Amino acid sequence: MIRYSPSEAAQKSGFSLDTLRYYEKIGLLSDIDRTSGGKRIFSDDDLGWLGLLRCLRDTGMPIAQMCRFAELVRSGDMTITERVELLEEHARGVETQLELLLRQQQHLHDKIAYYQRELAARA
Amino acid sequence: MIRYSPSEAAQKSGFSLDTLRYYEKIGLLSDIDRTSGGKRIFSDDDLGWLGLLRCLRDTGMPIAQMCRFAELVRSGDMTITERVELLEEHARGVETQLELLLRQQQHLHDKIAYYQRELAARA
DNA sequence: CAACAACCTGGAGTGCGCTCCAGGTCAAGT
DNA sequence: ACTTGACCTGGAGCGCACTCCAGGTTGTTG
Repeated sequence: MIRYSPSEAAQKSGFSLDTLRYYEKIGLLSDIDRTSGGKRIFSDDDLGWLGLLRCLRDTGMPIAQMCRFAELVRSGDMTITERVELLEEHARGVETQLELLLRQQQHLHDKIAYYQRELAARA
Repeated sequence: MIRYSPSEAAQKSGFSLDTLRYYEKIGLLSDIDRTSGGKRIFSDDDLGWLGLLRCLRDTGMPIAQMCRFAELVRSGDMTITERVELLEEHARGVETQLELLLRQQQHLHDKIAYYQRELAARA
């Protein structure tokens, strides 16, 4: 069982030390081990969970909804159906987001092409 | 030349009335026509510009950078090369963003599939 | 065992992008 | 003329997700 220091966990998860502490404070991270002196020690499981949090944040889930999800996970196996519902709902949002982003990417490329035609006409 | 009221412009651009006023205040919108009584009147050109602003916002460009871009547009045709550079730089960011989003979408689907296998195993 | 970096806590502060408000003006309908 | 709703201005306030800080503790290294 590999153990990671806070800064290793930060580096591997992409969250800052302050963000990790903040996530613990608001309940996104629970049962993080401590040394006798009170310093946090992260396990592989913790890193996996951080990876999921990273995924949810990167896909635009608000912190409040992540807290609801974390709460479900803490509440045990009886909540798996609810977790799936929450994640599927979120996945639909991600799909919409992706469609918008692709559409606007096209818009952006069109605008660039338009400017480049302007430049070509001028040369 | 069709003219639009502020609320029509808001509705067609997807920005709120307050946001339109805010954008004018910070220089993202300039030379918006007014009635003698001081009310704004938006033209088709304005709507087109708002569409571009919408595109840049939706793809995550910060307001400050949009202001720089708007400034270039105001400064005339000599700045087209710079505009292209700015937009291409942004387009690279969008590409990166898209790759991340797709990767995390996969992660999300994997997690959902994992939970669904859990549920199936339980049934 | 001394020094030093990494870590701890609670709480205040920050940056962004709006959003809301008070108090007034304008213009179309009756 | 009067009501009503859309609009105006300047400026304050808000929600989010961190980020920073002061002041103190820990634990590894030479």
